[in-house]
Amino acid sequence: MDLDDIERKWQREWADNNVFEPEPDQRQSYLVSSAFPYTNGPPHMGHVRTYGTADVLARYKRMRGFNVLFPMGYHVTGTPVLAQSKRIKNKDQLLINDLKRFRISDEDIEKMEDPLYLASYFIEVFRKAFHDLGLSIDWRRQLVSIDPKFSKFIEWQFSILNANGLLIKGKHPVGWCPNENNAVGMHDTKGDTEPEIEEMLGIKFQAENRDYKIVCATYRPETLHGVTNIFVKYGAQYVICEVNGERLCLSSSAADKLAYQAGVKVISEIDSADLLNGRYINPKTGASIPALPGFFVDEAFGTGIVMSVPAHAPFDYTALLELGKKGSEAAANINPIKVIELEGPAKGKDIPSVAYIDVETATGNPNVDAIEEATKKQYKEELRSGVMLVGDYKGLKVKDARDRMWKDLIASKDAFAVYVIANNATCRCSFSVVVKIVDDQWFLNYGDEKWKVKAREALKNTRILPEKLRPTFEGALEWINLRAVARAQGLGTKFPLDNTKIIEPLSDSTIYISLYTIWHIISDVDSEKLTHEFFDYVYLGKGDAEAVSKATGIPYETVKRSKESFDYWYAFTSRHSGAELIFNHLTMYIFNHAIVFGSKYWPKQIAINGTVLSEGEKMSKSLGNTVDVKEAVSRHGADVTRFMVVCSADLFGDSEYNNDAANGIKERLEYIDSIAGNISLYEPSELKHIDYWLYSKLNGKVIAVTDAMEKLELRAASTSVLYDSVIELKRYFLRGGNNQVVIAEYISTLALLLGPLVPHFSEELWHKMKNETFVAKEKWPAANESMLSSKIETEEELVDRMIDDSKHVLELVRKKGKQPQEIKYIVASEYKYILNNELAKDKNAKRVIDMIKSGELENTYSLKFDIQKCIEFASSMAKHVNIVRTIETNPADQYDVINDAKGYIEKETGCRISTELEDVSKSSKASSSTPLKPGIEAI
RNA sequence: GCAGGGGUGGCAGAGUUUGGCCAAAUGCGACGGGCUUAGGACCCGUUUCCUUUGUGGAUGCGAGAGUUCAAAUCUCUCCCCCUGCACCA
Repeated sequence: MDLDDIERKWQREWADNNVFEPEPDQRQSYLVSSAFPYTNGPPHMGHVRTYGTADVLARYKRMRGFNVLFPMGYHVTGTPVLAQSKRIKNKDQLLINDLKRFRISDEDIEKMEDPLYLASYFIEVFRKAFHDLGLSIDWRRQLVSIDPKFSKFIEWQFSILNANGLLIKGKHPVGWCPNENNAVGMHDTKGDTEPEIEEMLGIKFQAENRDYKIVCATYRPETLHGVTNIFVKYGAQYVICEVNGERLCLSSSAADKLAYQAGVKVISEIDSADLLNGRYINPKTGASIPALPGFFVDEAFGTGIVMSVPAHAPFDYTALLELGKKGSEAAANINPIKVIELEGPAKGKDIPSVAYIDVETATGNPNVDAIEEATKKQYKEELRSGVMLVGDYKGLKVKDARDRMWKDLIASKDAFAVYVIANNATCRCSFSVVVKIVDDQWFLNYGDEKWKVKAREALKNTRILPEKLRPTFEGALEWINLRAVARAQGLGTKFPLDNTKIIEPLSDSTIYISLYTIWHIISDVDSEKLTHEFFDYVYLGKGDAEAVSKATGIPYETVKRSKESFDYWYAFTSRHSGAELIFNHLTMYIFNHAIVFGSKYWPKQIAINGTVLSEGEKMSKSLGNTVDVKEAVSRHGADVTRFMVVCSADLFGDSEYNNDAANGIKERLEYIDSIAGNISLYEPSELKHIDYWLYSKLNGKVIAVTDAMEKLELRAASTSVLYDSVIELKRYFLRGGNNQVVIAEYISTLALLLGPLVPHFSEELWHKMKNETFVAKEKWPAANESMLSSKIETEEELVDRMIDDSKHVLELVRKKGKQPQEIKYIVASEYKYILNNELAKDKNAKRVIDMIKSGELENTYSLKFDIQKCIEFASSMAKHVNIVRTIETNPADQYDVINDAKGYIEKETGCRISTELEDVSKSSKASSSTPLKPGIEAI
């Protein structure tokens, strides 16, 4: 079986027969789409996961009789493509080596200095990969997000957003490079780290007898009552500067950074020694406190000045101990002020921070890591369990007190917000990222209540797969507020209200899916003709086709067909992506649909898939365990790769890419294929027990797989359809199954069930079974419920259990030196079955024993019972009454089943076997027989 | 911190909605055996402990407590892990 040949063959057949190029018809439409990929590099396994999942659904729904459209587009707007080209231009060796690893020629790499070339190069790589994976895409509708027609559409969308008053202007903190003077996102930093912006509070302390205030940056204003002193960095440069008409003191480097957040004018320099000589007034308590040198103070972080709360901050306490040891009288005189009572080890302690640090070793040569650890622990516990002991918010929880204090201090102008980069993000140009307040930023106002109401409504009517993610969606919907929508740089559509800006690239891709419905229809239309009137008509039904045609110059037929196509395809959509898009794209997808379209065209279904691991590890460049899609397909084939990545985990679970898994899949496909190839070795014959068993299994499988596919529980589906099938087929043959009709039906049905999962293989298998249609267009199999039999399946389990038990018995007998040649099975008497089923009814042994004694049992079943034996048996079963279940079979059937499986049992045990009924047996094991567990005597 | 999702055997991962064939599917791994010149593949067995002419017992599903005849499954408390927290695609 050459998987490569098979795959190429069927891809050709599908294309030649336009199998995946649907047009509106009488059937129910079903539009499956995945968030289009960002093409600044080649595809990876995560792409296979998302697009493969969408393809499985598309193929399944097609077989269920829906008219399915699966389109594809590419996203290239924004800065990543530009950043990538720039890095190539700068001969960034790291990136160039990466590209070379993908066998991209030097010539092409050089051409990639042009961002458009880079984008189109990878678009082609993606297209080829998706084709080779056999995705059932309608390639006529392929679109790119920088197409002029795409831009016309986005302009139209923004005109609607603007008309609804959702575009507003305001201030906003962003990561900023002071060297390059532009906003810095993740792909602009070394190591691709997202600059983490945190808000601190800068609290002003008036310097006694001076004309300035010092500014302490803190995360914990609620501890202000516990401040005992100020810490500055000894030897660092400080400055006095004018900020909003006020003279403030902070470190020189902090002043540089703050200049990006407020007007800062440096007046004079001041030495740290000067600061240490002063005293300062706590704005809340009015206390006069000294300044001391703190070993841990970083003059470049925050304001370079720290307020000291030794009772609640391990660093502060350690620093005081340290100074005291060195003979600082001022430090030795300071008494920590406890302002919070908390649970945990510090409960009841006068100085809570002592509970978190090792006082003996903390001083001398302070272990910064250990203090860091202690700080985290104490902060956490105080936040969780702390209660304020003093101040305005006495009795309040720390969290609430903090929030209020924060607001109070800002309101009374005793403090202001200081933004810091918490994770030391560094621009690729090697300058540290700072926080800049942009004050003419355009936002899309997702906080608008009217809009949120619509979005909630839309979400409520959307099916989320898996359903357990709904709370996450609900959270995201409430949380999303202002979103900066225009950027200074990047590819994309110009922002209509400010032509110097570009629409931010997540905002230009929220409702573009609707474009797929008309893209091939408007392919010849000049983008300039795509006016608001056109989109108003096609998407909103405003006006009429004739007028629109006249106004725009677009042919009447094109206008009309566009509208019909949209109406048809957009009535049902299923959207697919990874979980990382829930908080941005998918939420915006819901919001934008809710405001732009009528509710008929709102989202219907959103499916979220998990990620792909390699040997249990996340795939990442730094680990060097990423897998190139092209390479995976050439090594394992498209079907195996898809199956492994898409179907070996449930929708939201992580799937695993590795060679063992691939081989396991391939072997099973080959096994199924070999059965199909040998079908002529079998002949039709009368149906036997094992034939009925296989039918029962097959029909049960159809039900189970259908159920799983409806919920996109692909692991469950694939386990049943591939792994279990192989086990069932092997058992069937082992048990002497050889009926050509049964085998053929089983394999043919399997071919159909495998259609969505391993499409190429299933076509091949289907045709091997003498079918001439495409599985891709075939009808999904329906279960024949009359062929389901739990009785027959139970009986087969019985046979296996008998064999297991027999082997065990044989082993024990052989240990005793005997060499048994024969096994005698004794089928339990009918009264045991009856008692079992009586007990199964209500698990009440007493009732059953009463029935026996009273004779009610005999009456009910019109049988003569041996009362003594019945009571014995019922009592023995009473011990396990909780696991007793109803048995559908009876002694006569069991007798037949054992005889039917005679050859199989003899082969497995290596012994001759015989069967007799307990009632006539003289065997010593006769009485130990129970229903489903015949007595076994090895002779 | 806030929000969401989780913690099951050597590993991965079912089972939890609807408590009871659950010592717990399935796959992988490991060990022993068969087959083979050998390896691979394949087949059989073992893989918590004890017991044994079998179908028995103990312990057990993050920790602890509770409800119940019966708990991986229900309730409460705690611990731990993962993801997101924004202008970045």
